[in-house]
Amino acid sequence: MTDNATRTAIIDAGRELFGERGYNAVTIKDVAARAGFSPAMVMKVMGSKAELYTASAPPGPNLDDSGTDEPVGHQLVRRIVARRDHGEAEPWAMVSILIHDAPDPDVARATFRDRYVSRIAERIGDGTPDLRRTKLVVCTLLGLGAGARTLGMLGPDEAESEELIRQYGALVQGIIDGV
Amino acid sequence: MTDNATRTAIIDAGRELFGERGYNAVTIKDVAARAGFSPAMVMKVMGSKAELYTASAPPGPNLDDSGTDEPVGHQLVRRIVARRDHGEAEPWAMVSILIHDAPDPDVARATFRDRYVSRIAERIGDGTPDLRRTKLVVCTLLGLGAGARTLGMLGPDEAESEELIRQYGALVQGIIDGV
DNA sequence: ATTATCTATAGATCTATAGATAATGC
DNA sequence: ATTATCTATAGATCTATAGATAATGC
Repeated sequence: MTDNATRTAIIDAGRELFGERGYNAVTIKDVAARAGFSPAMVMKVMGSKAELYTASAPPGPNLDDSGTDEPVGHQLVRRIVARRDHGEAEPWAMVSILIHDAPDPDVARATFRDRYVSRIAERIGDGTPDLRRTKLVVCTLLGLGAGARTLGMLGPDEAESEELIRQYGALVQGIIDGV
Repeated sequence: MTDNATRTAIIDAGRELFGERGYNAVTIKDVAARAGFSPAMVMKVMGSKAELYTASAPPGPNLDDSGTDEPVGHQLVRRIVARRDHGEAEPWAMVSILIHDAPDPDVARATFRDRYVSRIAERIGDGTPDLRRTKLVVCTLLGLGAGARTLGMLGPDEAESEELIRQYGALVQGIIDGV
């Protein structure tokens, strides 16, 4: 059996790189370099690039609501705007790319759907069987991620943070409150 | 000079294939096969794969409003839902993928932004200098495309068409009307 | 002895190009 | 003669594997 620390380092490197660039744009060589091993080591430990990808799937959105009385809709938007302001990678913008680019898109789709939908449902307290409101909220957040980051609309220069949070947050909160 | 019909056939094939699969997943061989020529012919006529891609950029959303008194927001959503119901490709879902996968993402981003933003601005009659409402509308439509098609939420089985148009359409129309 | 890791490379795939051949116009 | 198109292939890149070497534990 291979070293567990090695395995973890490789998966962490994979998660970072895949999460920024998708599947095909990242090579085994890239992951190996970031993890500090040879490409052969990555292959030996993970078996194949596809298995590395599966093991490197992102954990889903962080929805910790520590000490704020802000409505959930605004909180969700605030996180996205904060990442924009700090130039950090935007998971909501990468979801589509990670699914489309995956070695098995059907599997990736199901993984993301389950992860994102269930977490948001729990967060907004959606108890309906069809989770309609949750799905609509996920759509609007995917849209904000794609629009603000992938398309580069609503940059920090053109859309002031608090104003954007207020406006788009109200939209998301409207869905949560049942339109 | 090469035959113009040949060039058109190649670009049409490119537009179809890139529009379904993005840049990297489509090979010159694929485009050549669909257009009915050899790969070498495609290269000779277009120069490079990147130039073919640029020439194959999709035209942007069709926003023809022939004879309906439905609000614009609902119309925009209706088109997306109709494509879902007919199993057609969804341009709004491909935008992110086409940008991310492009040989020059910055150029692709600017192209898409200009095309989509200006058309929607015109359609919804947004005359404000920052086009804030337009950008928010684009976000929500990108989100619906990604959510319904790339993530496979809101399939025809789980979200009835008219109900979805009513609900998400109202959301989009709310932005147009100024929240 | 066994485990961890590396070097070297086979085999597949893809873009791009060189050079040959077929079709067309004068 | 020129234009349109093809065959063949060079060169680059990538995953995956085979086999060698270095480190570790007994």
